[in-house]
Amino acid sequence: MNFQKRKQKILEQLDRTGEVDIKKLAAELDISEITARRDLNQLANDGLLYRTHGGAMKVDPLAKPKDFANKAAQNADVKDHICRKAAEHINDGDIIFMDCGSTVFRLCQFIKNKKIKVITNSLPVIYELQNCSVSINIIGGEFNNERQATHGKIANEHIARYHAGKAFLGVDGVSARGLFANSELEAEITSMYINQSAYTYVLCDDSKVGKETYLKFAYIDQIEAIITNADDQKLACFKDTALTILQVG
Amino acid sequence: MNFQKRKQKILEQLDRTGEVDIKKLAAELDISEITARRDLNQLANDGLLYRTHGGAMKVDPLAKPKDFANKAAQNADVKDHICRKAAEHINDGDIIFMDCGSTVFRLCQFIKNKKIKVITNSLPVIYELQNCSVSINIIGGEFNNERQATHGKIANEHIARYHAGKAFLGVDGVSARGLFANSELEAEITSMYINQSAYTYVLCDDSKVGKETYLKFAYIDQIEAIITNADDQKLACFKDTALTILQVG
DNA sequence: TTTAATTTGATCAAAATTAATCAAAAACGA
DNA sequence: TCGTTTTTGATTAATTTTGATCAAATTAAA
Repeated sequence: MNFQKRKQKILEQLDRTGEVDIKKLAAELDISEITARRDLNQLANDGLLYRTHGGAMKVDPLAKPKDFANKAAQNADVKDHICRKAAEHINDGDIIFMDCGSTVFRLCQFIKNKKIKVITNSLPVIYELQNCSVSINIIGGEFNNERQATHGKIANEHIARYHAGKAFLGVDGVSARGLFANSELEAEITSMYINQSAYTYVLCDDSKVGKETYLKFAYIDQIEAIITNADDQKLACFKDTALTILQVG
Repeated sequence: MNFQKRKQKILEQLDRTGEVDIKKLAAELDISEITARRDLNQLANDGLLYRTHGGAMKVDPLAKPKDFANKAAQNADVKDHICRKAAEHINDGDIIFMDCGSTVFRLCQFIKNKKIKVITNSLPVIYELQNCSVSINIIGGEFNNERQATHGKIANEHIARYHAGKAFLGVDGVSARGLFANSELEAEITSMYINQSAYTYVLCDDSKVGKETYLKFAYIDQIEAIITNADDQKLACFKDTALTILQVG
């Protein structure tokens, strides 16, 4: 039984019972306690569970904050899968951009215990990451109530002052031809994030893959990776690109 | 049973019954009393409950937003009087700066129906003014959790990009010699507000008047008006200045 | 106010859990 | 096949958690 398989079983049990115990886990999976500990530590590091003395617990299932939460709650399962995978790519010490989409918002719950710096224009993200080990940098500018985020010239300039190792972005559509958005404000700020980050992850569910909507604002080779639940068929269009595709169940 | 699990159970019971008792808790959770005490102390330290002799009580849900709310609630009457007066000086079409003090925060409730633009570095102010006729501009920069606001170089630069007709600011002390603050970060951003506004109101209760604390960051003639509940005697020191004094009951 | 009872914090010791180090085993690529 | 890397397990030392004891502080009662 390898790590990936054990990981599956651990998360499964965690989902079922809410907690796991090192001793029992070691017995059930027929591994030593030290290995069980190592597994749990690694999963905790990825934000997939919360480590306790002698075991682990399910990660905080509280996602209540606002009417924003309504939109964020749509398709929550799929979004959580995508974000869980995204969280695996975030390590202590990272500086990351997070945009103001509802998918990216759900990434918060998985990174609360990481020692990272988050730069964002999303008010719900700020709210969610208060009082945890994440240090926050707020993109200033005119606040758009509908999107619960800042946008505009000053916001763009603000982003231009920073550089981050990774950016986690949502889009309204993505195809081999590029990235698409439903609004100019959104497109501009997303472009800025891409420009100012070394590695860009696009988070999107299968409904966005292959969709070419309103406004194209970036070429596909400007980003490095896509994290999605889309199937191989939908993703086939990217086979001639250099894109890293991270597929989740 | 580890701490995390006990924590869950304690908070659960607290939510149900409103209070817990050390002896009962120790018996129910099958732990020693000293451990129960330690648990309660830790949770109290995190602000999740209110410690009593022999047990704990549910924390007031109103106070949960954070200690900021507590501070804002201190002296609320006086602060409200001051802010009501301040609001009289704000008209539709105004563009105003609001800083991140607890006094200025209470100004929000009096300006919700005004058609104005507010530029602020205070997260509580932003929350409070969402979904009303006020349009908001957020000062970006590094977020300081204790002050619930952005500060620092980028925040200062951001303010420098804007001009406003009026600024409403809190201070830690004010005398004929100038304005005083308890922290450099605070002082810097307040200075920027003063520089970038045509007319500056300082809001302060009588305890701040005549107080010269830590750091002087501005001369008294850099501001135009003080709104305070201080009496004539305390305000006498300003009689040789050009200051407009707005006294409230 | 004084006294008695209770609660508390501090200190120490025991138990459990963990991290660190190293060696063995397995997987991998050439 | 061999050498390298990765994974795993055993041992040990360090850390964390817990409980017991006792003096100090707090509360309640007289």
